Amino acid sequence: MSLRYALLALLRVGPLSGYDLQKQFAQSVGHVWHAPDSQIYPELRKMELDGLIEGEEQTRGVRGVRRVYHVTDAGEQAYLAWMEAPLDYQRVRDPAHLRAAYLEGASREGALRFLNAHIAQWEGELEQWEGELARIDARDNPMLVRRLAVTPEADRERTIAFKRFAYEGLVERARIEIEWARRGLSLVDRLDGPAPTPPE
Amino acid sequence: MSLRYALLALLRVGPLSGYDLQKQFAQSVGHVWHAPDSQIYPELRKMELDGLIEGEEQTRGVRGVRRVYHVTDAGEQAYLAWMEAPLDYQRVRDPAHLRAAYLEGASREGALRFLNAHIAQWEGELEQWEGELARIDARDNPMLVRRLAVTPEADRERTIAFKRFAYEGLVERARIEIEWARRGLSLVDRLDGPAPTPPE
DNA sequence: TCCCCCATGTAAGCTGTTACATGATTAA
DNA sequence: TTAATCATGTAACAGCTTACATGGGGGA
Repeated sequence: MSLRYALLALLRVGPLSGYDLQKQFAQSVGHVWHAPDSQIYPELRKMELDGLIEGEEQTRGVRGVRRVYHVTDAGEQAYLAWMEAPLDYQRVRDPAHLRAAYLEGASREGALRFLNAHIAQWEGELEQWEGELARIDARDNPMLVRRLAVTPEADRERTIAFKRFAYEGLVERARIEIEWARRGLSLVDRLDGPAPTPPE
Repeated sequence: MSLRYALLALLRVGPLSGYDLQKQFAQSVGHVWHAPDSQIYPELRKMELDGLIEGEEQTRGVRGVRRVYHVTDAGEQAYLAWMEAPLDYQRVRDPAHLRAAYLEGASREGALRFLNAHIAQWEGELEQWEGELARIDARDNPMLVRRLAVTPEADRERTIAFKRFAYEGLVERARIEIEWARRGLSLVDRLDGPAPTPPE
């Protein structure tokens, strides 16, 4: 159910078409909640049915059409209610730690491949999130700029502070995943002797 | 697809009925990969159809029946192949950091509730994982003891070491989540003034 | 005229959740 | 005899993935 609130968070800033929304999504809230366009378009339709948003058809050229959505009062209230409500935490389902817990079943090479892939995976995420932190500080994200433009001066610090806070948490998480996997590499070396071809 | 490998990891130690498996699951691999029994029983049936395991019907009392499963050669090979194969990482979908990033939309009370619930959530996980770490060190987990009993002496250190490694990672993760949320509490205090009723 | 971007979806399938359903055995 | 535990499921639904499908607009 988080997807619709992620979409509302963006739409609250101002009306957007499904396409624009999906583009903005990828470079803002998509950093914490991924969704492909094949999920976004139907969800927007459902949200409209539920009265959270309304879409207006706009013509584009001669025969092109696009739907521009805006948040209704009911949508605004649903968003604020979600913000006050407890989150439902998913039960843990962590493939990397599952594999790590039974890594004695892998060959030394398999273990090293796994750990290096884990490092690469989280270095990728880290780069994304550090980039976003830098863009927050530089006020260099289009959605954030639009949001700040419609935010009363008194609330801007708050808005920025929470955004920084969220991304700082993500960055720290990526860092400990990387450190953990590096310790795993050392562990494999200790248990099985050093690798013949050291990983770059 | 991880569930079947989690189940294979347990069954490889020795044959178990669906019921026993499900009980052992909850206190071992279930710490990293949750699954309810309503998912385990059908999955076992599917794994049998796929030839990874075989079940034998045993009578229990006069008319009771239970199926005891063991891993086939094909199952063993599928498990080892999975251990060597790259993991597929799920795209990020993190409700807590999603909410944190837009926490300016919450009231001060809502923000505090969210952060305190986050702390409580991860303290619960932390307790589980620290408990499991202690049980690993004390050789006090039934499945681990059975596993070590069928593991050649030379591989026991490896088995223990990887299990510790996995749970250490989980413990660290829980700790930084808690620290992060505590910093969030301070941030709310700084932005909105201290809470009238400080959280216990 | 061709290609890239704009624009919006559908369909099949898998995984997981929640709730419900059923009956047997065993110990108090 | 009653309750706990053993034992095994089914059904409906939600959410997400992957692949496929279609066509218009605008610039080189």
